[in-house]
Amino acid sequence: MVRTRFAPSPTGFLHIGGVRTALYSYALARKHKGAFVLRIEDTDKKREIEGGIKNIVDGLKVFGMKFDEGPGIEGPYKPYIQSKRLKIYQEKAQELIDKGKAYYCFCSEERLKKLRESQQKAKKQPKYDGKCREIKKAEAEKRIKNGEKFVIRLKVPRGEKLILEDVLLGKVSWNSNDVDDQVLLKSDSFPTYHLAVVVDDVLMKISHITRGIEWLASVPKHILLYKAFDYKFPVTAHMPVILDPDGGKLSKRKGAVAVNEFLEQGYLPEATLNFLMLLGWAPKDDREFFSLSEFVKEFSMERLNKASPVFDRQKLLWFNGEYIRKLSKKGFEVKFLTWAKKYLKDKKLLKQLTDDEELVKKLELIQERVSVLSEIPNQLEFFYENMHAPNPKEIKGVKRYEKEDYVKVVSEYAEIIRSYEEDSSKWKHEKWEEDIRSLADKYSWKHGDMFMMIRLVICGSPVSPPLFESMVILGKDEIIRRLGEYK
RNA sequence: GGCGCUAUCGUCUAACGGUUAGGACACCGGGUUUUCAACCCGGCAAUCCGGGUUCGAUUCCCGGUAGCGUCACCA
Repeated sequence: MVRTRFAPSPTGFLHIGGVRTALYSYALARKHKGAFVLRIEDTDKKREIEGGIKNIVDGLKVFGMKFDEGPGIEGPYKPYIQSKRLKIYQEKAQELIDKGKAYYCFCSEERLKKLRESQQKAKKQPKYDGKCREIKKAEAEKRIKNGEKFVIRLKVPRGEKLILEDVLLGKVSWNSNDVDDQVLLKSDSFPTYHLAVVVDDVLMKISHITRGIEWLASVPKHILLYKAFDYKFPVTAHMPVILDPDGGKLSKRKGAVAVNEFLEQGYLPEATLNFLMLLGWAPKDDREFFSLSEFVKEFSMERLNKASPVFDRQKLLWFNGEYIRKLSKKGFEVKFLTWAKKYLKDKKLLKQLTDDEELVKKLELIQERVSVLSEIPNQLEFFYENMHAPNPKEIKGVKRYEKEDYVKVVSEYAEIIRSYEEDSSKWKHEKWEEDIRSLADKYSWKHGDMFMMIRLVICGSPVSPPLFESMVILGKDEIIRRLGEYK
């Protein structure tokens, strides 16, 4: 039975890199009809933030990754929140003491700090010096009874070779002499990550682990713990970290890193997920588009890449545009409205959008012109407001004509439109186009410039959806009003 | 600094000893066009360096270099 897990800390918003890690774990479990469990690693209460668990649960949900066991979906190995499992860790720590695999340590944090500093000064690896390693158990217990503060440390054997067979990295080995006597149980009797993660993975029968390579260095400690608990070490794949375009870890300064930020910017979860799939994994062929369920079918750990990928926002943007273009008209409207209700700050525009029965028609005009949903309000705004037309003198092409011509030409075009009845044979694109071209000829304008001039007045921008389609939606009265208001 | 991981176009990647080193994004050029997009066609562009092994190395081995990770009573 394949059992995988995603085990984040509730210390902030769900990180985009976390989504990728979760994705691979999820896919592995689904592919083998196993279980995907969500476990919350909150043994450091200082770093926890309010709503942290909700952020994680909601984040997974947005991407459609359902977990089989976890907070809210209790399974056979509950609870799935580490802070509710403290007793278990304490018992396991005791078990390690009894087996001689761990020992009590009474060194003060102050002493450890000094030790570390002197080691660093001497250019040696900072490492616990083993002062309490040989204290007899009976004596230690006596000191504890007397109220002395203590921690429990892993008793790392000397001169042992520790080997990991990672599916991704292959054989990785360490000499145990380089491994520190890691604290397992803190003086406040909370477990450290290392104890908690191994105890839980053992108890929850986790068979496969995909996680960030930043954990690779702690693997030797975990190997020792698995041995001590006499449990088979799981299959692991240590994933490279996602890099920022100019090196280093993906960082906040360069743009969004949290999933809520991507959502706010109008990225579709499916597109984001698709982009993430290909960041460190490639299918057998050149295929690029995968839904989550298609990905599950194709996924295999062996095809994961070992090198650190760079997070290319351009490509994410492209993916998102592709996904938007693939949406049905109705689907596009639903996505947009859902987004707008949650994130659009301009409440007046929001009301106009939600009340608009013709919204689908307008959206249709811009569907292939946007890459993220947040671009939409700007592009639709002119339908609801007569935007101030930019100065033609600043627009390429039309700038070559005289100021008086601008007004004259616009008012003449207004007269033409005024003479037509809506729904008449003249109320159509072909006719309008003909009109504009002959108007251009009359004033010796380039045709394109005349289209641009009218566009500026009607749409308030040199960049807009198709002019005539927009005019049809605006209607005769509004067109005339806008042309008339131009001076 | 110790330990460890990695290394193909600018970026994501394919190739599992024999290819004109393939695809995608970006970029550049052309077409379409009333703007911007979208779309179509074309182009630029890579095996980090040095040694081996081999008839033959992007591919296997060693060394160098560079990048990254990690060295907490944080995860």
